[in-house]
Formats: sequence, C-alpha cells, structure tokens
Amino acid sequence: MLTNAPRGTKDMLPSEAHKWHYIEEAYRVHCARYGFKEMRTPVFEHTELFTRGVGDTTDIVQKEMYTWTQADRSLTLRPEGTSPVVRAFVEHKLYAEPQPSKFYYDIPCFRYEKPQSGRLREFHQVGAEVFGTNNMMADSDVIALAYDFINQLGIKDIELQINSIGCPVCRENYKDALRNFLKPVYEQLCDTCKDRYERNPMRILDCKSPVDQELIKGAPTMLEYLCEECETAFTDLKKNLDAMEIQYVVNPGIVRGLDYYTKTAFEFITTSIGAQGTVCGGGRYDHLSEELGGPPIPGVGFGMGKERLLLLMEANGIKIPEPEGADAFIAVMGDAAKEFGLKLMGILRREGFAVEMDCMARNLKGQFKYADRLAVRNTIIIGEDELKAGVVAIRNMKQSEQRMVPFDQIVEALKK
RNA sequence: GUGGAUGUAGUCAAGUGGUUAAGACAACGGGUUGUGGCUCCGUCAUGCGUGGGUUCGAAUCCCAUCAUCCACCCCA
Repeated sequence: MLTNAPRGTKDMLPSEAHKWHYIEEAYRVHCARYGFKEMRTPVFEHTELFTRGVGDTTDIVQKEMYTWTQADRSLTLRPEGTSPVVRAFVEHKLYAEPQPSKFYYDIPCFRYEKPQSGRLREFHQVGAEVFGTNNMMADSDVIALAYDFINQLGIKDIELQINSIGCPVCRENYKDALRNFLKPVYEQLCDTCKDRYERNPMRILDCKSPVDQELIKGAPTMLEYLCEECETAFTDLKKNLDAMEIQYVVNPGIVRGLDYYTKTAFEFITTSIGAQGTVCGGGRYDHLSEELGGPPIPGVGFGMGKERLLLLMEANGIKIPEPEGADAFIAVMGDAAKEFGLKLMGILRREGFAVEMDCMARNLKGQFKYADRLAVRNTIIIGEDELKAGVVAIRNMKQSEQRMVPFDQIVEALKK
C-alpha cells in the first residue's frame, strides 16, 4: 500500500516529462498568439462554488467531488476549471478592465470516478475562457483557439462537433417536447435511460443501446426548439466558423453535463483512444456569474484533457522530440584529475553548458560507458599526462574524433 | 456504483501439482591498472500481488483480499 500511488493517480516520471513540457509550452505560446492571458487559481475552493456553479444535480457534485471540512468550512478539490476562473474574475473585479477578458489555464482537476483509459481521478487539463460578451465572435475565437492548437500538434483523426443547447427558456420547452415524444415508449427504454428521462432527457439522444437508438428515431431536436435569440446566435456562430475555414459537423446529440452551459456547446471527439473520446469540451455559460452571486457576465470556454491529448498524439504516431544529452561529460583518472575536473565542471556550468561527472568512482572504461548511456556530445578526458601538459582531451562522442585542447581554450572548443 | 480481464525480477516473459522458478532486454561488475556504442564473461526472484486453505508436495487447485487494465455510467 505504502508503495502504491492512490488509485486513479499517475506519477509523471522523468522519461515522460518532456512530453508534458512539449504540450504545455506549445499551449502557452499558442494562447499568447490569440491574446489569452494565464490565470492560476487555487487547487481547492469553497464547496459551494461547485454545487452552485456546476449544479447540485450533476454526477460531478453528487458523487465525484473530493470534499472535506476544516475549521467549519467545507472545501473541495476543484473538479473543473471554469467556476474558479469566474469566481476569481468577479472577486477581483476584472470586468473593470477592457472587455472582453481572455484567460487560459493549465491545471490539475480531481474527480472521484472509477479509472479507465483516458480517465483518472487526478487529471490535467488546459483550458480557456472569454468573459464579457454575448457576441458569437467570442465563441468562434475560443473554438478557433482549440481547433488550431489541436491541428498545430499534428493531430488528424478528430472531429469538431457543435450544437446549441439553447437558453434556460427554450431548453425547458425542448425537454418537455422530448419527454412527450418518448412517453409512449418509456417502458422500452433501457434502465439508464429511464433514469435519464426525468433527470436529463437530452442524454437519451446519444444512448449506446441499439434498442434505444431505434426508439429515438424521429425525435425532435434541440435545434428545432431554439428561441429567436438562440437561433440567431447559432447561425452567427456557424458563419464565423465558416469564415475561419474551421471544419465542423452539427451534432444535436452534443449535451454538456454541467448545468451552467447555455447556447453554444462543442466537443472535439476521436475514436482512437478508447471509450473516453472527448479530448476537448466546452461551451457558453451566460448565467454562471449571476448564479454565483456576481454581476451578469456572459462567458464561453473549454477544457482540454492533457492525458487524452497525449494518448491521441501517441495514437497518431506524433513524435515528440526527446531531450538532448549533456554538452560534456568529464572523465577523470586519479585524485588530482578529479579535483581539476570538479573545478572545470563549475566553470563550464557557469558558462551555460550542461556538464556531468561520474559519481560512482568508475574506472575510465566505466565512465565512457556511462557517458555513452547519457548520450553526451563530448567527453573531456583528464589524467596525469594532461595535467602536466596543461591540456585536456576532448572526444566528440558522435563522430569518435578526439583532440587535445589547452585549458584556456576549452570553452571555445565546446561551443563548436 | 455495476460488469469483464489480468497479477511470476526494473521491463517483456516461459512455466498448468513433483528435485536448486527457463529465456531476453535493462542494470551493475569484469575481459590485467588511459577510451564508449559491437562482442565475450560474471552478478541479479529461498521468490511467483497479499493472507488463508487443500495436499506427502502449490507459481500451478480452492477461498478471501488487494492492485492494475478495459467497459458501462459520466466527463476532460
């Protein structure tokens, strides 16, 4: 037990670190290009932020939150990224800045779920949010950010699916219509769908049961029930995406699982990483701020799972560059040489070189073997003879070429 | 929460009741005291996830338990 990480968590080992650095750095640079600024919020928040924001009937709030009480305050490890950013935005009155506000983040999130491929209890996501405008320019901006990022990484087999889930008014009308449609066949629905019928009937639309898929045929879609405002918004969004040449398909089955979503809903979906194929999901949330007791501030954003992103890059055969070996390894023979080597290592490191020495008192052959394993570019050899002559031997490990270099020219020699 | 699969060294793995648990890779040491990647030699599980049980005898059979993986649900 003591030597096992808790279920659903993963250690990030040095052999994997460069992959994470790669996508994190790519995301930072990408967001800067689109005018998004980083926001960092605490790992935990007051529990109520999520019960109110995400919605207290959702699975996330009902059974997936890590919650504890300390000093009479109920606190929760954040299960998602949007509510905290909205909270911070309101708390620091950032609406006083030029609008809209555009944020990105790169965070761990926590949900108590049963782990499977692409789903962990501690998972990591990058995301982005735009606050302060109803205009579909914001929605298309956010979608473009995700779309271009995914493309830029070289990912191919993924599809952007969009939908509108309307505002609270037209959505309720639609849910009623959907229930009316399904009422005659209620008894034939699968057990989970019977459960969904009251709680979240829109979920029935993408049920995997073939029986249910038959029953659903001909059901009304959300898009037929949009009010004028939502209808116009969805049309605007599609126009913007078309203008930006972003490929998408409209899927009326896209339903977001968090209560705060309104109008725009979208997902980037793949079939090549197992059952958890939603790599990125997001949408608009026009009433979240008010729900949290803040001023009315519309917003739109997405979250993108880094673990899923890496799985997909792997599945697509995308090679992430391996880190390079050190510039130099200093191999020494004898105590005097070791002392000189230590001094030289300090000098070279201060010059900005990556330099290593053996820490296991290996003989020369062992030191070479080790240097080879580390894939260093050069090995600097120091022994009695070199010390006497005031030189070191520098061996280029890739080309197996070796030459003598005077002490005062070592730095120059390594720069080549 | 429900269902399915799997657990033998750092990794991949042979082994399905009978003497000291194959093999490969990795790691470490060495091939006569100053040169790596190739090659050769050596070392590396009183132990088969853990705890019980059956048996003269268990990695192999039974029970329990834990862990991992996959799927449902749900979501990133």
